[in-house]
Amino acid sequence: MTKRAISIATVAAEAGVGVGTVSRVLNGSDQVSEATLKRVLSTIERLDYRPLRSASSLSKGRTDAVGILVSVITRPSVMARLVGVIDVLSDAGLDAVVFNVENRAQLDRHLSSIIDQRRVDGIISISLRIPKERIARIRKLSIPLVLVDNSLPNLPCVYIDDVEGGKMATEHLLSLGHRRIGFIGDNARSDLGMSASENRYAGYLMALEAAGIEPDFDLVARGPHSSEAAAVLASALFELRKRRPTAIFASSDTLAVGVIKAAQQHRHKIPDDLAVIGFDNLEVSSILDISTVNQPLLESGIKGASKMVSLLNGEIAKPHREQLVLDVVPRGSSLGIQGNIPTKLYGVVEGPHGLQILQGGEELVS
Amino acid sequence: MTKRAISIATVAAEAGVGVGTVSRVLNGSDQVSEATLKRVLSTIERLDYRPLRSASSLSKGRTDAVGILVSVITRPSVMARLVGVIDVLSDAGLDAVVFNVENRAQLDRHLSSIIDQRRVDGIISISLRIPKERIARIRKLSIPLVLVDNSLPNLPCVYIDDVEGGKMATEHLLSLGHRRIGFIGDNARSDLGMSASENRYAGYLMALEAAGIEPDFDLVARGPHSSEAAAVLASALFELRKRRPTAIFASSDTLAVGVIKAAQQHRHKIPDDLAVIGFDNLEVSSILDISTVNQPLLESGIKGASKMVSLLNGEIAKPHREQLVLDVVPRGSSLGIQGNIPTKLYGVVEGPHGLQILQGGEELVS
DNA sequence: GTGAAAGCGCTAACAC
DNA sequence: GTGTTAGCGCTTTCAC
Repeated sequence: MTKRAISIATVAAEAGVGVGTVSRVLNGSDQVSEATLKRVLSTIERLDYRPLRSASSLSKGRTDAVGILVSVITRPSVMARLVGVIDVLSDAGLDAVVFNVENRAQLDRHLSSIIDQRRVDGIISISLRIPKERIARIRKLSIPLVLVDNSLPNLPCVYIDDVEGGKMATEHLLSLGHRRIGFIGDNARSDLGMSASENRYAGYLMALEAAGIEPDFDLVARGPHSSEAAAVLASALFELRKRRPTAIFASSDTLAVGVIKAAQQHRHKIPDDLAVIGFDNLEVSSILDISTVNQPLLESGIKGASKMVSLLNGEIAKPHREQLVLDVVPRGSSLGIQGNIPTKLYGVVEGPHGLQILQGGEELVS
Repeated sequence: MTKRAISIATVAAEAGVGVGTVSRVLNGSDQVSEATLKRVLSTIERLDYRPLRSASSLSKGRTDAVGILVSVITRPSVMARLVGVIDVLSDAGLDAVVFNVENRAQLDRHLSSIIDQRRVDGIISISLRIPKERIARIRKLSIPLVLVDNSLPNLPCVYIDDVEGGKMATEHLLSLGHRRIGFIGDNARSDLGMSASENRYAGYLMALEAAGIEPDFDLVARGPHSSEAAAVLASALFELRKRRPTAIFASSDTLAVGVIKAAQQHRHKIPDDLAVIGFDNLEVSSILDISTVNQPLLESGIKGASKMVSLLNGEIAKPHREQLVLDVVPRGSSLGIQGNIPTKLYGVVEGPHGLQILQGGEELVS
């Protein structure tokens, strides 16, 4: 219809007011009389006018967008954090610009473009270590930076104590009487600073030492972060025969799934022949009845993003640095109590075409 | 240091040229002499200048960002598509602005802000049906729109034939001699237009009919999209005793996991007492040896985003509408052949501190 | 309260 | 080739 898109000027003209007034209305200023407010509002409505983001960004000097750097986004734990972040930002009216980082080159490239083009007002880093020199630069430009699942002095962050978590997991197995405890973890990814697995390994060693057990590096294995790889590694450990571990601490639930699968194929009974504990408390560990260390994944994203929102509002992030609590969730894979499916949460009813569980409560409300 | 941020004018002044020239350099115009190019470039370098996104956006009339509407982002299948989309956009220098949609209200809200504030140049919708009136509006504003895992006439999209997929899965079970085949799927989410599960159900019915089998609605159950819910529903089906299904088609692998868990708890041997097939071919189905229908998830994201890139370049999306192929992946949960862990892909070596699978090939290269 | 006008930092059309 | 200038659409003084 109209060749030229309608702008604030159009609205001002139509409403018979100045552009300043329209702008005030748009930004919810109280410096506008009841009457003009109404008139402008109805004109906006009638013309179906919406302000252009980039114009107001330029003028205001901010983008109302936050950049999110995510390490290997496909990992369920990372995903859960991301969801928390996105939801909070969304509610705050901020755009979530997501960057997937799978290697150091990508990290550098994305950081450059984000920082230098000032396309976002703030940066949230998930499970990623930002290189020192970048941090310095970000600081100099005074761009808010929040770390989720990572911690650095003087920087707002939400994190857990992976060392402690690894210790807790190992102590759980020790408390069950195990002495030959294996560890299966991720390859070190120093390029991305994903140190969770190695930190949990450190906790594993500490727990062993505290129990007076000499660590046996033949029981330690690392590989890519996949169930398949973990299964292969577990199988390799089983080859030790008599010297094989009676329990395995897998540094994540994804790995634990592979370990359990491998045990089944080798006809090792869980947990009698092999006890297993994972880490993260993913949905899969609950359904497969895998003992694990629970960490608040979604919450970490929510808290991290909340800090960002505060910072962008010129406030100070309340708890500047926040450590979330961990707790061991003992299940069948170590205790041997066959965990039942939590039917209590669900009410099965007769639906129009078969049985049905209606959503609500724990689930989405449609 | 400098109170005023450095702008293109600063650079121009410092380099002793006009802003136009600097702009040309920035945008890689060939209308610049070798000498000036060098001078401007070095000035930019020296001043550490980077153009401001929002300013160029306003001027150019585009944002170089793409909005991605994602239905219930946590679902692994959705995630995989999203990763494909983000990676392609990233490579094309486009920002990926992600919106998580969990209900109709959110869908409306996000669509409004995206469309009306023109904060993005294009929209990619993943596993989501955009309401008719919105489509009309998007069309009128001539904002490129690409559908991933969804299809609508006259719109560029990447999709699969879920009905056919459901048929294939059911036929697989029929070919194994099963006659009492159950179906476990998602609750209909007409608000978000997530019709995959219902379409697969339609295929299930078609396959039964083609085999001359009267559908038994007692063998059909629906619930929230979680393993737990599926386990509860499967347990309910087992209560039918003699009339219980000998095979179950779960409309996704996530549900299939729950079904298998429930079967194990009821001491039903897989696949002798109960055969199971899922859908999606997620990693979990491979490790748990679950038969499934493979669909190219990552690829759907890649292809969808590629179409968007084409559209934004003023080209026409090559295959306007693209249907991806499905194929049944028979595994132990229906065939009963104990699938082995694919060790061939991995080489276990002695690492510095225990065994190790080095990454590469199928895995990330660090 | 409200209008007018001066930017925000960049691009692009136009002169030279 | 290169400089100049007029916008892009909004926000924000600053008068009135």
